[in-house]
Amino acid sequence: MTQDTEEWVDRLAKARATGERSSMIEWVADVLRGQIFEGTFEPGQRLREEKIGEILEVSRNTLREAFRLLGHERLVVHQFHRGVFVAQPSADDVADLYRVRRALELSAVRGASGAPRSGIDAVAAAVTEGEQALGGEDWWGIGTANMRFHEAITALAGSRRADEIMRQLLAEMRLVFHIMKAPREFHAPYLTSNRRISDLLSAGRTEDAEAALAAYFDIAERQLLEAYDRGGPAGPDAPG
Amino acid sequence: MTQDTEEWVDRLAKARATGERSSMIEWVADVLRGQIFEGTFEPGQRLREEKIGEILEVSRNTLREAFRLLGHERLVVHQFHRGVFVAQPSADDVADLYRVRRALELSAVRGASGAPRSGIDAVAAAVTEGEQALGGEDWWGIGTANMRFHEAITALAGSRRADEIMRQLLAEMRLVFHIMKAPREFHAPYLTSNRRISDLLSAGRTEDAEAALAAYFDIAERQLLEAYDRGGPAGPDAPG
DNA sequence: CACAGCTAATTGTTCAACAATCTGACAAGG
DNA sequence: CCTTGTCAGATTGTTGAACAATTAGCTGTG
Repeated sequence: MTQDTEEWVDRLAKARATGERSSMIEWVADVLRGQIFEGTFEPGQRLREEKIGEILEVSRNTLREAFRLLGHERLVVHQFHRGVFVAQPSADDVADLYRVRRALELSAVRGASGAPRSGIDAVAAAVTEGEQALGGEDWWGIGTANMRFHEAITALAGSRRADEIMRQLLAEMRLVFHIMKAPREFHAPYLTSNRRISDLLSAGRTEDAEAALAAYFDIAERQLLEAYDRGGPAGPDAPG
Repeated sequence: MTQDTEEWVDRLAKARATGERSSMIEWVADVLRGQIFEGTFEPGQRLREEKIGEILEVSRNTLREAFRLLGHERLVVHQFHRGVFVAQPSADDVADLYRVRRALELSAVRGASGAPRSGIDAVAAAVTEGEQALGGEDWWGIGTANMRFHEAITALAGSRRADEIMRQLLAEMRLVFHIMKAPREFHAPYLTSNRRISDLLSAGRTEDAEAALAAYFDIAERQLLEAYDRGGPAGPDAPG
């Protein structure tokens, strides 16, 4: 145990009080996913069935089914007879994430000329949202807006499956940011790049937009990997 | 922990991280997945917990966790308080599947110049496997070889995540073939196309290979959708 | 035929129990 | 000092039963 003053107990208890849902399992998965995003659970942290089940007031079976879902989303890693741990993406994982993101997002932009106006508007809206967050120095909001920007980019392809895949990839990206302790300000410098991509899309210059997005990927990935190098390997027995 | 820079340390560490051991749940999921592929369970068929649990001699809890996994792979559809059904991909799903496949596979081919020789060899091996199956009139083998061909194409990108995503997409494609009752001979005409793509890759002509693959996608998708039209909508309450 | 109500069947969730396995501490021996 | 074996405690894996919640099917009535 890292701390005796485990504050996350309170947060989970609070989450328990806030509502019901159709399926307990999905509710539990939603809560845990949210807590992972917030950073309540650190990457690599072990999640004990009994304790968390007790806090959320769900049985171990229900909790385990929720863990399965999160495991399939790569947010937690399940080790036989050892338990589930919050995933800890490695530098290799970062490179892998960017490979898939390049394939999906660049492809979406390439076919953007056939996308409906509403899709391109959604991209622009995400950029505006980020700019407003920047004005209010709302760093958390900037990160969220940036994620929404890339979701909107992907949505240009008009594929439910691509949308869901991207949601998962971006969820993993959040873990990456947590690991390298890069605060959400990391996203701020890319706002101008996002704006430019959005403008190019609105102008129908999809080829230029694609090139700009590709350049963004190169820079962002390199910067992340350098940050990983500086931080060094997180730990010896890092799961995930 | 000091710096033990001997390489076997890494190997052991990697082996440990990769080591997922057999659990009942995954075994059950494997069995059910196999039965769905074989056609033992028809698309749309309901899978009752009690009955299947009895046959496989596992408890309902274990079976339900396995169902969660298959649901996340889109092989079954879970309806609250109604049960799980074998997925029944619609014509829209087929179009969606091809959107993602285009993004991933074409991207992989585009970057094939940087892929290791072994990857291109794997593509050629899959084609050869299909040709041999054709000679033996082994229709099932042709379908399998075709799947392996596209897996090998995707693997050129060198991304674990892309590989896994493609495995899932191809699993869904099997359901599509079951639905339109297209026997595996459906794949046979595309063997020559596969051979050509493979040869172009071996010759390093990645752009031509990409164009050939794109043409294949267009034809295959159109043929599938036409078959769907002929068959008409499968049913009124088709889950999927 | 439509339809409300009742019953049976099925799933959702919890609980308690036991088996299998990991963890950590501690003693024995080199 | 370091390694190794052993043992007890803790945690997960799996089962089976129980009950609640919801759906599906049937029945009688108008």
